[in-house]
Amino acid sequence: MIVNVTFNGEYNPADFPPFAVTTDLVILTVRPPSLEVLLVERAEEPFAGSWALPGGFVGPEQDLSDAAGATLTDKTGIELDTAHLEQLATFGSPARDPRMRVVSVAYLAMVANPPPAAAGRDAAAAEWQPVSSARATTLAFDHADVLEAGVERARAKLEYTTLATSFCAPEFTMAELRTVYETVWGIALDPPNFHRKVLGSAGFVEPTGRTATQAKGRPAKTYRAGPATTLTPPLAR
Amino acid sequence: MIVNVTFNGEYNPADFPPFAVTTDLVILTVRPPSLEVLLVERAEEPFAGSWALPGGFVGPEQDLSDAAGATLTDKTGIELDTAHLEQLATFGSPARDPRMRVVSVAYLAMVANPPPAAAGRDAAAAEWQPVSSARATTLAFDHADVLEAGVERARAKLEYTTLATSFCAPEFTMAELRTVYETVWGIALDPPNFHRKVLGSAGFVEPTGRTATQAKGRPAKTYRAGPATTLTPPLAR
DNA sequence: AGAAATAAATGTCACTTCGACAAGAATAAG
DNA sequence: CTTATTCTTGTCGAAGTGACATTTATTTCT
Repeated sequence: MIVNVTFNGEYNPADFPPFAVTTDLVILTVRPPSLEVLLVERAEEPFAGSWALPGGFVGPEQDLSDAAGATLTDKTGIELDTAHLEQLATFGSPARDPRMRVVSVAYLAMVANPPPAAAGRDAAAAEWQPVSSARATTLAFDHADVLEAGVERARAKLEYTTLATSFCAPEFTMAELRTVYETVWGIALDPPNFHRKVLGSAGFVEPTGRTATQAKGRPAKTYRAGPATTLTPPLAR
Repeated sequence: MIVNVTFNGEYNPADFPPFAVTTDLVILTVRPPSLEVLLVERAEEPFAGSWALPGGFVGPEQDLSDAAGATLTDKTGIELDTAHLEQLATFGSPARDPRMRVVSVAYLAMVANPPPAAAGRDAAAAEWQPVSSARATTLAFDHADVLEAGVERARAKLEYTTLATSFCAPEFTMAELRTVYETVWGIALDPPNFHRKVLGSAGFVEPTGRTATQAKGRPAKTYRAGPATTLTPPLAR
């Protein structure tokens, strides 16, 4: 039996070798036909030259969500109140960072129409990449697992929450919202049925009264996000 | 702007003030008519005498899930392979522990028919308490938030996963499974409709061919958990 | 032993929802 | 003015759901 696993009152927490705590972000956006994720190219060891999820160490007096929010605004240039940010999962395998014991609290962000990525101070480059490409890359640390968890969370949440709207501009058409679903899920949805189900889900979207002219065809009515956060019933995948 | 938030390559992780990392467990069981949670009475400061979730510090070379699993077996006496254990969320507010900066990775466990709780080395007492009672208590640290997250996660997961079976013995009747749902959700379900929907959900349960005699009335067929993990369609709450 | 009580299991039926598709409406291009 | 395109609305059979009745198997009571 491992004896020093459980805090038994005789152990002073400060006696333990220190952990470092970081946040890593899976920042997703929809750029049809791809779901894209923001990656940074690491400038320093370990994994110098590898692509990685943006992130950083948590300050000694800093809240976890503040650290994630700071990274999000720093890397994307996006205001916090226009993006969705939620905690994803925590990765703490003893071997995940060769320097020392590092526990990473991963966050998932969903943003709409981000400006082009710019390399920050700590990265050689930053780039929006299709998730399919990112999966084919060897990412630093255990970031492939983190990315997978983030994409799966996003997929699932579109089913039973209204979060798809956070991938859209403040004003959007039904086709744009549908394209978000089709891009994230990688399947085609029936436009008439999608239309009916979204409008039938109370508080999902509300009409603006305006229309958006298309390149071809009938202009589309525009909507903004409604007050609802959960979808009952869920939107079937 | 906070400058030391983001790792910029010039910082050595070992330069950062140390974090301690703990795991805290929301261990739930169903004892009709109550959903119950395992609490320990703290023997040491801080919060000596207060009820808290079981947990402990993560060892320097220990995986997070191993730390949670060790606490689970230590406190409940239950084998890991008979219980469900999943990561819940991570709580890291700078003020949550007065001693030092502590980040707690919370886990959610679901167990069936646990033996009576026994106070471990580090606790004055351990007790299964109805969640409603635990909510009325002032729990140590931010454990009230952790408990709330755990209960909500459990409620939600019963809808779209087969995890209700992890609250049941290896062999169970349809009424027992239904009681799990009714206890966790706090509502009554229609027995005939529940029966139909569970059997109609492929891989949720499989018949054992045996029956269990009741105190009164017709004996019930017994079932064991099937291979499915997700419920499509979900079971409506 | 027979009747009553109890709980499980199965069946019924109106109502709703869903998927597939047709039809109508509004606009730009030819 | 016609055609092509896209959004929007409508139709209909199939499947699913909730409410409730009926049947079956057992124990308990008389």
